[in-house]
Amino acid sequence: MADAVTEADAAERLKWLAAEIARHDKLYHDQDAPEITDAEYDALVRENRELEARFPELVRTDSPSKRLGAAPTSGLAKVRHARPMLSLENAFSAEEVEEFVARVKRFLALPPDAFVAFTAEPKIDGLSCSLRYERGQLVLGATRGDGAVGEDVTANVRTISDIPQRMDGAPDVLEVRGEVYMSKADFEALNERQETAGGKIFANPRNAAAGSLRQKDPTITAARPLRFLAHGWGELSEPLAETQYEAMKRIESFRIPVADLLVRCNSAEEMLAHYRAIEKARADLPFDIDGVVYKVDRLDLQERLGFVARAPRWGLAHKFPAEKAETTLEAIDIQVGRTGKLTPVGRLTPVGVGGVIVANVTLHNRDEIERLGLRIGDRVRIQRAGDVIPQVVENLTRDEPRPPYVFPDHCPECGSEAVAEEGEVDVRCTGGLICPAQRFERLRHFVSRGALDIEGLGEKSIAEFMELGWLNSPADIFRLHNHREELLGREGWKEKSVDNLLGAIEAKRQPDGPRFLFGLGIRHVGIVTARDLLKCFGAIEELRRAALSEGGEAELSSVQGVGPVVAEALVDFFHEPHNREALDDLLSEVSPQPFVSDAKQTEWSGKTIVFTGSLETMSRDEAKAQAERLGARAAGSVSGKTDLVVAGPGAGSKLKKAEELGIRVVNEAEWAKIVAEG
DNA sequence: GAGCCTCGAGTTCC
DNA sequence: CTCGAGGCTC
Repeated sequence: MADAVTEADAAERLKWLAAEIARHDKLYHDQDAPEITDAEYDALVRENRELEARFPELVRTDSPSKRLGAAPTSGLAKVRHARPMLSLENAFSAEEVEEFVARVKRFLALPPDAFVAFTAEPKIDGLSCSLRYERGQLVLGATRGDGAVGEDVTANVRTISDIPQRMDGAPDVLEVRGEVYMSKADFEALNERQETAGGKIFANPRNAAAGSLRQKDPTITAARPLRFLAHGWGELSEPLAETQYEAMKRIESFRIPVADLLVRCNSAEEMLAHYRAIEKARADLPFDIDGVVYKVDRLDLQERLGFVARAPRWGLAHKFPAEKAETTLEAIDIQVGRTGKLTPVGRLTPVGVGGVIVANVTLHNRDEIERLGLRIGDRVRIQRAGDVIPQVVENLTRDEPRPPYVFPDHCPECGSEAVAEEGEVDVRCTGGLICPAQRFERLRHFVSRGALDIEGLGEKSIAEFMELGWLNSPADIFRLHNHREELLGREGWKEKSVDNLLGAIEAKRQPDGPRFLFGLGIRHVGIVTARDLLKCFGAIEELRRAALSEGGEAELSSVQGVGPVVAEALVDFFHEPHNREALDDLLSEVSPQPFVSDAKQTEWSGKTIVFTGSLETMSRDEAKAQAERLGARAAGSVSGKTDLVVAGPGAGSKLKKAEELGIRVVNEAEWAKIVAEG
């Protein structure tokens, strides 16, 4: 490439990277004392990979990429997306589409008859992929993963002929996002080839595409007929256009395929008409699609609309009705979760639905079984909700006189009484930690990915160690090294796997505070609430002090998102003697990190803003979203805690109160200026 | 008190 | 992904 980096520079840098990455590997794995964050480490690995991609002749024999690729358990390398890869909200009916259009207009403070254009295009059933081009060169291909972190499939996407290695006239940084898929015809042909070769037969084109893209060996991917279709973009060094439609045409001009059926619509009616047209064409399309995607066309409006949680307000996926199938309910089993909840699971005569064979289906709870009038032996109609989780839609044999299914009133695992609390649907085992299933599930939760994330301590190992009496409470995990010799004598545990496991455990002696709190498994405290609690209290000890103090519930309830129910659950947890002992025991083994906020602090972080009177250029929701983007919070009423009041025409009592309290008051124009500066 | 929205908990198949 | 429940707003 014709830029400043010479080959000599690159060779020098690669040498340094190899040594540096090796040093950090050692610090992390052997000495458990990383000097840099995971993100910084990832950046080194990525720089190494990008340099190697540009100077393939300089790849070193001791290259970190070779070692990383060769690591037996690691699979594909992880990459953090520069911009998160979000999903879209789903709709299943014309009403929901109309509501979406109305909601967009409401948010933008436009009248219902206002003119807002949308794009509409088929939603390909493949797997999302992000392609990063820097100065026209393809430097990274990544799968969606969980939206924030995906897998590096650069070497594999380079083998896809739809994807250019280089392009002219593109922005310096361009991340194209789209779907990697396999056409129906190519899928059939591939399966025929696989069959004659005695290889794996794929259930559907989607799985075939996923299996082909996530290969460690790119030569296998190269032999698979993968295709690509762009539907959007991630990071950009400059805007592509002023509208979605033109931006997609621009991407097409870089020789990246874009859907033929991408159109601009001027109303909900036109969107629905296009949906019906695509639905009609569906069977004749060369690839599988599962719906139609709508996006607000004007990009300035997209920006104003922003995001809710994990989906943009400006987009919608209008899904085709789920495929359904009929089968027989052979049995109902009861599973016991970590909270003691008894969940009935239906065992089915295996049946194909939407390209996979379904044999199990969750029945949720006692009420659901009653609502459907389910009995063992019934014929049922099932579907895969959102094309993923199977569910029973209908019972086809309601009239036969067989005895109804009786939901157990005792825990099938420990025999304790199982009851539903007043006003609750769920039936729970009252055995607590007496119940082996609950003990097991709580340990599983403690080490799970969202909590401590101890790799290699899976379901099977936990069960094995519990059986041996080595593992009863979370603290015991950190004492497993005392059983090292005995473990080495057991089947399936060789030196290497034992060291990997004990190493993974040792690496979590200083766990992230919120993950640790989440891992304790307190009712109603998930990862978000755990983070909010520690943001307020800093350390677990402080939280415990608050929960045990006089009027603790009130102090806890002051935390955002914590009300009486969550506060009571916390107070109960810390009052229960067994929990206190288990926590002290655990804290003697590990030191959770105090909370550090990852959000950058700004002038408005944590401030409270009240909007009053009418707003003319935006809706209240938009104003609220703007406040949140600044790191502030929009509240409904003025109090001593209010930091700013934005008053429009017609403001009354709130404005008066703000003036009495001496709170800063601005008008809408001044607010817009604050937002622009932030 | 109703009607959002967010969060927690449970789950399937590959 | 879905469901119910909890919290917050109007």
